[in-house]
Amino acid sequence: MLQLRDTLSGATRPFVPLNPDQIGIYSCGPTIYGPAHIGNFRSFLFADLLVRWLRASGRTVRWVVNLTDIDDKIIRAAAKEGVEIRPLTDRWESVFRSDMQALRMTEPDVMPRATEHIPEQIAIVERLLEKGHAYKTEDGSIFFRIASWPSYGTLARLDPEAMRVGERVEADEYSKDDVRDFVLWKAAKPGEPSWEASIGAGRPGWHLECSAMSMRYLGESFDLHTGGIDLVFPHHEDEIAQSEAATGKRFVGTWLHCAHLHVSGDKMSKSLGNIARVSDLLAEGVEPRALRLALISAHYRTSLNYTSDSLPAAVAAIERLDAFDAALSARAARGADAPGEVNTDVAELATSTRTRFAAAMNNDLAVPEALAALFDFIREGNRHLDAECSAASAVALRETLQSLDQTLALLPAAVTLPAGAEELLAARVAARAARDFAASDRLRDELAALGVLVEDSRDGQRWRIAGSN
RNA sequence: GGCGACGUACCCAAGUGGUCUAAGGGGGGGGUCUGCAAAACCCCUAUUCGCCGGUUCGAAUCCGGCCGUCGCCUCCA
Repeated sequence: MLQLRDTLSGATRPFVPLNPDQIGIYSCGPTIYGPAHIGNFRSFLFADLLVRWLRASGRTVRWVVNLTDIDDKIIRAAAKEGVEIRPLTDRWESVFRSDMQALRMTEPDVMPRATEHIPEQIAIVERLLEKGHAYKTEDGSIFFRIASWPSYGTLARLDPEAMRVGERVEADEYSKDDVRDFVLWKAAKPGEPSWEASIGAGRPGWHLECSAMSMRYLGESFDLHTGGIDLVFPHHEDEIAQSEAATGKRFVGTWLHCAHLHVSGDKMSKSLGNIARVSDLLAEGVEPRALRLALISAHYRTSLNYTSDSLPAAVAAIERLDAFDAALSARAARGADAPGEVNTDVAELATSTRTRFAAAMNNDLAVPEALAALFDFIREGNRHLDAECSAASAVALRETLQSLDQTLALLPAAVTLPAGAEELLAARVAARAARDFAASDRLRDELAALGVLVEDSRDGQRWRIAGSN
């Protein structure tokens, strides 16, 4: 039974879906005005792991990740570059999608854009106005009235009465009834995009889009909502207020928040100049699977310290995984004609590993423990290979490895050999049969130059692809 | 000022009352196997969990104090 820690209640409790036939998950996605950094992806990959684990557990999931394509930062970025907003957001959406794919993030079922869901957002504002939870100011902006929503502050554990009044109040917010009220709809201003609407021309405030799009695709009440811990307040607090005030229903069953990633102990920030962007790292030739591993290796609720050692350590771990996978394949292939039986010990190892892995993931997604189960499995599996286990055993081990990998997504992709490698491998087999080691070594070097790592074992010559795939 | 989190080996990182003389990955040292290389396996690398007290038969785990780091209260994954 999956246990999850819910931010709102503060409790770790069994996850019971509203509708067992389809679990709805909404993850606050990126604002697409620039490249995503590894901290962003830490939280997206946390959601990916959640989705993968639920699906591996046999659940049907509908996963929605929004793209924020209208806000102050985007307007500013477009103005600065002298381009229209849409081409700018299109460009960064495609960068985001390619980062996503490289890091093996599951493709969300829906990736809605805020600007394509304006009517849904307007509808929420209309409902809030009707119910007296919202009001219009002199300039035409519309605010949510916090005083009308007594439970405001519950998620973030903030006392609304004690909330410090922000020193910086925007010019267009001077007429708010209460400085703590948040904007739902920003009145149209010259030089800014706006939409004509029954509630007056304007554009949506930031929080509104997530309420509108989550409810549009998942219903007025849905199971899981994820995001970085920094979104707890005000973003998610405001989402709850505006959604529940509009519908009168419980908005989200379980709130999940991912802790921050730090770089060598510091927060990533422009002033420190320590922002590691995913697309930059990939362009530098970083193995995407190693980056994925580095970003998922700590429990999602504790901060993760990313250092200069993180990637090399992850690369080494990935190579260990690859070598094991290649060795299992070689053993399975060598004995394909007469696979024999699965050893009792192997069968037991496979079962206990799956059990241990599942227990870890069910324990509020305890990925570090799940990875410990994986690497213990690799060591035990290698021992069986060293002890010349049957081909059937190798197949069983490989199936277990692949079943864990439905969730982890770290195994090498099915690979194709570079041009000419097939012939070189065959020539090397022949050279070794003739005990011509000089030729064998030369061919190994040639293959290495092509990116094909060759190793000799009792199962004969085996190979794997170096670097990224 | 208010609220909260964290401090575990050289690095990353689990564990939150006994199975801990503390998982797992990386790194380092030694060994086995091997034509060589690589991979793999074995052994070693924290009797100790920021510091000081307390509770308990028993604490890394609970309580108090102190030191340090970080987060939120304002845009942020």
